[in-house]
Amino acid sequence: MSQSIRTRIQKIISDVSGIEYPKVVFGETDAQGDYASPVAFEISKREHKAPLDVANDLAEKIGKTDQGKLFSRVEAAPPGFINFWLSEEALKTELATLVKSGKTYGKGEKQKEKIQIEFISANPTGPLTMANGRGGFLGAALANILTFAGYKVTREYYVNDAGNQVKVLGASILAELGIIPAEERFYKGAYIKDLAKVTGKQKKLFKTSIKGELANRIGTDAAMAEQLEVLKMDVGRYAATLLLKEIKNSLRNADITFDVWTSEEKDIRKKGLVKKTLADLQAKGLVVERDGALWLEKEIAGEKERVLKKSDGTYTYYLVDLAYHRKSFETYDKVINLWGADHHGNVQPMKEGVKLFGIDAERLAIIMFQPVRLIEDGKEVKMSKRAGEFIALDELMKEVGLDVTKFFFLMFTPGNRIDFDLKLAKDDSSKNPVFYVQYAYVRTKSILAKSKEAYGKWLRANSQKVNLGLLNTKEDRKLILELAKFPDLISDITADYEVSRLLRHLLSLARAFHDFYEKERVVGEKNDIALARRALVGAVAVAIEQAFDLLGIQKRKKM
RNA sequence: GCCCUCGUAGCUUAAUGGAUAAAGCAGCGGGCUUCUAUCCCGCUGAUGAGGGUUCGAUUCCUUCCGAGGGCACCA
Repeated sequence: MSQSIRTRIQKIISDVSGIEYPKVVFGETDAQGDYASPVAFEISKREHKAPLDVANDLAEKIGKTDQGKLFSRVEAAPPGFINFWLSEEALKTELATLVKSGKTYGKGEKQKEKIQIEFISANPTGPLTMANGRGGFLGAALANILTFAGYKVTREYYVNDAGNQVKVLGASILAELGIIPAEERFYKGAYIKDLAKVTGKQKKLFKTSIKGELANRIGTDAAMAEQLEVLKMDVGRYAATLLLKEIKNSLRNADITFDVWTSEEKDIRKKGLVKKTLADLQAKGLVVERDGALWLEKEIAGEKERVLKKSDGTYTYYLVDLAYHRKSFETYDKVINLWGADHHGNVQPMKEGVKLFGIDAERLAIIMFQPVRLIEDGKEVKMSKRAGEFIALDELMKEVGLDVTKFFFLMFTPGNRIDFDLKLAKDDSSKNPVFYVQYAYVRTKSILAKSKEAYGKWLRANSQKVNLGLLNTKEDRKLILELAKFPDLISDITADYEVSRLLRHLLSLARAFHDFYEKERVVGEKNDIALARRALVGAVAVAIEQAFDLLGIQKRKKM
């Protein structure tokens, strides 16, 4: 496996400067070279020299060391950058590697590290929301990219199918059936009505002695009230299985897959992991009893004490989740969680929590993402699962299509809230960036087909004559440079989990290709040039396919 | 009140402390006898406000203003 161009440049700088990990970036304008490094600033600070002098010195040394092999020019530029221009030979060699590697270009070597990515994990108390979709697309793409980078990745969905919210779900349905009075905290919306219809017919759920008169006797008969609690739970569990089925169906529509489904009820609670976690904390002397509840004595997040076991004897979400995370770290070296921004308050406590068990908090990466707002007629459409006014992910995908939804959601960095204008997404679909990239792909395919017709025979007889060195126009060069960034991009995403980098890369690759398409031709050129260009176009097609595969976006054959 | 995230061009967004802040959309002006003009080229235009640290700040610190979210024996 050959090293990426950026890695090679870093190595060269490192050799002559002694800086271990010199920063190297892509040049943004022609004047900045193909690659550039600000490493001279770092050295000048340490050695109290002028940055430009240091840069000049380094540029000269690098030029001498390299002997024109990798670079055609290495120059210092004020205020102290070193700019690198790749030689034609280096570009040609890289393109040859690229063509030869095909889909393995940029693929990382097998790593020992096992990574768990836990995402979506929406409670089975309603359909998947747009926010779930954002986390879902992000998790799925990140899993693909990390796998491509060489890691052993497990995609996990943690199903909170126990605890209070399932009971609330059950109660919501009972209220809908008119058995108990409705409450503010209950789930509402069309899907609750649907569930009530189905659940009402499940006679076995109502086997307990509760009869029609129940509603009148609540609160007067303790035994009856207790049975009602059981009934809420039973109904809730039943509804949760139905909703989980629906969620799985939405995931199929969204083309998101999981390797492992962990059930809070079966895999965590029933296995005694919660009890054990509590006992272990008690053994460490970290638990204190107060007001009939058990509290974590150690200060978490610097301010608030956390309840572990409530005075009614049930466990808190925090304790259960801690038990779950502890289990994950038994198997995985690294755990990545994708959480909606509304859970940010749990980040510190969870990191502190795993530390209590001697787990390095660095092994737990929590990616927060801001919510998705739906805009219609310039106004926000309020979304709340409880109130039942929300656009489910399924509806959105149906309205604007999977690829557009996915591309749009992944294009933004997670820290930014997405305002999704439904009208714009539908009306101006041709302006959508995903079409821009798909169009570039369609054009590559078209060229490949047309040129096969025109040159197929000659190519079969003269394949060894394809001379990539003939590709030396500005557009050829720009396109090869774009393609060559891909391995570095993968390693950047592996480091910071910024999937949106790949989308932006796709857009600039598509741009470079459209430009190339406008200025250069394949069919109609002389045989040797046509075939060299055809190889380049083929490489672009493979690069787009690869990125689309990683993102789970369809490859369209026609526009 | 406390905590978190965010504030960049008319709009939507980029920029591990580095160069003249980068794109798309919208607007204006050009470009198809030729591999799909759903494309290409050019122009216009921005860091919420004030301090501070730094050779250098969109980035770090601080005050203020604004948006969203979180602050339960909910999950």
